[in-house]
Amino acid sequence: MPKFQRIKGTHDILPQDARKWRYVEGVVQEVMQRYNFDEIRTPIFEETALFARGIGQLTDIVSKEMYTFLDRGKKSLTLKPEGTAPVIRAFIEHSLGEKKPVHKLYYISPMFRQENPQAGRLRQFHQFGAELVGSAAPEADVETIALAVDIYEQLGLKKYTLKINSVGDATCRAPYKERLKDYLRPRLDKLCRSCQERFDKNPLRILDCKEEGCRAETAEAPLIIDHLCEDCHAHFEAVKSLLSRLGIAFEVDHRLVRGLDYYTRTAFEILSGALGAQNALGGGGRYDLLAEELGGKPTPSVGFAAGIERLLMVLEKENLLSDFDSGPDVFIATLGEEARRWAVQTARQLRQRGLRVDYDFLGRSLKAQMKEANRSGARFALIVGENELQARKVVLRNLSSSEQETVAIDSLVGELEARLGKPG
RNA sequence: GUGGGCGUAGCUCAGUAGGUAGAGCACCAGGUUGUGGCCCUGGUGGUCGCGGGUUCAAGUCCCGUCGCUCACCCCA
Repeated sequence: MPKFQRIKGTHDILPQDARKWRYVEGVVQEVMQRYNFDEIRTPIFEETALFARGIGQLTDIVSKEMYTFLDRGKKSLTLKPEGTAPVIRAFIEHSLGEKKPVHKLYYISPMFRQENPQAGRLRQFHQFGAELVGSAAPEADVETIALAVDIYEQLGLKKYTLKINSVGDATCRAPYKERLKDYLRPRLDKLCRSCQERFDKNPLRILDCKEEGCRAETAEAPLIIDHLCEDCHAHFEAVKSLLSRLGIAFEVDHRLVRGLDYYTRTAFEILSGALGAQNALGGGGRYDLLAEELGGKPTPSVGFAAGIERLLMVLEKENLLSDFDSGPDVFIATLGEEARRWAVQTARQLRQRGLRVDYDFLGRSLKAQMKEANRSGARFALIVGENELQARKVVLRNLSSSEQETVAIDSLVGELEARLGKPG
C-alpha cells in the first residue's frame, strides 16, 4: 500500500490513456475550428460568488458540491464546477461584447465537484464546451447542438440520443411553475421524499423523477411546452425545424430539465446507453439571462458542455479507440563505452533532424537492449560496437522485417530519413 | 450524506476443514563469443489494506477502521 495515493474521485492519466485523451481533444479542437469557435482559457478557480450567482444558490452544485476555500486574505474562492459562468465573467470583464456582437468560444478544462464518485462521476473531471454569446436566434441554438453532434460523429460514435425541450423564459416560466405546483399540491403526499423537497426548490425537476410512483402521479401534469409564451413557442419550433433540416435526429422530451438555474428556452441533453447510471454525455441550452445576472449587459447566449471521461468510456466500449501505440523511429543499441558515447551524440543529432530516438540508460547487454528496442515499438535499431566505429559504419536493422544492412555513418541521416519517409 | 460488493506479488486472480502463501502475465538473467519478437531454464518480488480480538496457530473466524467500486441523490 503506497504511502500517498490520489485523492478520492481523481484519476492519474497514465501514458497509454493520455494518448487517447490527446486524440479526443484533437478531434474536439478540430471540429470546434470548423465551426469557427475560438478557444478561451479561464482560471481554475474563481470568486465563490460568481458560481452562487450564476448557477443558482439552490442548485445541488452550489449548495453542496463545490470545492470552496478561503485564501490568505480570507477571500472565498471556488474550484470551477462548470465552465459557463467563468466564460461569461471573462466576456463581461474584457468587454468582448463591445468588440463585436457575437462571440463563439470553446474550452477544454478540468472541473471540480465534491460528490461521491461512481461510474462516470469524478470529483475532478474534464469537460469540453462551447458558448455562442450574443445571439438570440434559433440558428445559434442549432449551431451549438450541431457542433456537439458533429464532434461525436467525427469520433465515430453512433449510439447516442439527442433530447431537447424548451423550459420557457422569464415571462412564461413563473406562471407555469405556479400551475404545476397547483397540480402537484394535492398529490404531494404521494410523491417520493426527494420530490417533496423539490416542490419548493425546483418543482420542474419532479417531472424528471425516476420513481415509479412519481411518474404515475405526474403522468397528467401540465407540461411547460403547452404553456410557453408566443415567443418561446416560435423559438422552439424554429429550432426543431432547423434540426430536421440538418438531418439531426432528436427526441422531444417535455420532462427534460437541467440542473443549473440559468437556462432559458432551449435545453438539450445527449445520452448514451453505454454509460450506466450516469448516462449523460453532455448537455446544454440557452441562457439569455446569465450575463445580466453576472452584472453585464443583456446578452442572449447558448452553449453546451460534455464530459470527456464519459466520452472515453463510451468510445472504449464501442471499440473506437485503438491503434494509438507508437514507438520511436530509431533505437540505438551499443556495445562498449566508446559506442555508448557515440549513441548519446548521435541520438541528439537525429533528434535535431526531427526523428524520434531512444537508447539504453542502464548499460545493459546488447541482447537486453534489443529486447528493449522491440518492446518500445521502434521501427529501426541501430547496432553499434567498436568494429563499426572503427569502420565508420553502423548496422541498421529493420525491426519488423528483421532485415539489416551496414550503412556508413556519414550517410546515416539520409539513409534513415529515406527509410522513414521523412523529408530530408 | 446513505446502502451493496470488494480489498492476497507490478497486473489479473487462486488459496481447500484456521497450521506463518501460489498461478498466469509482466520484470530480470541465462540458453546465442555482438542482435529483439517464439520457445526452454532459472530468478527478483508479498507487513495477505490497517488496527485489535479469539486461538497453541488466522489470508482464512469476530469487531473496528481506512480505501476502492457500484448504486441512491445529482449531473458531465
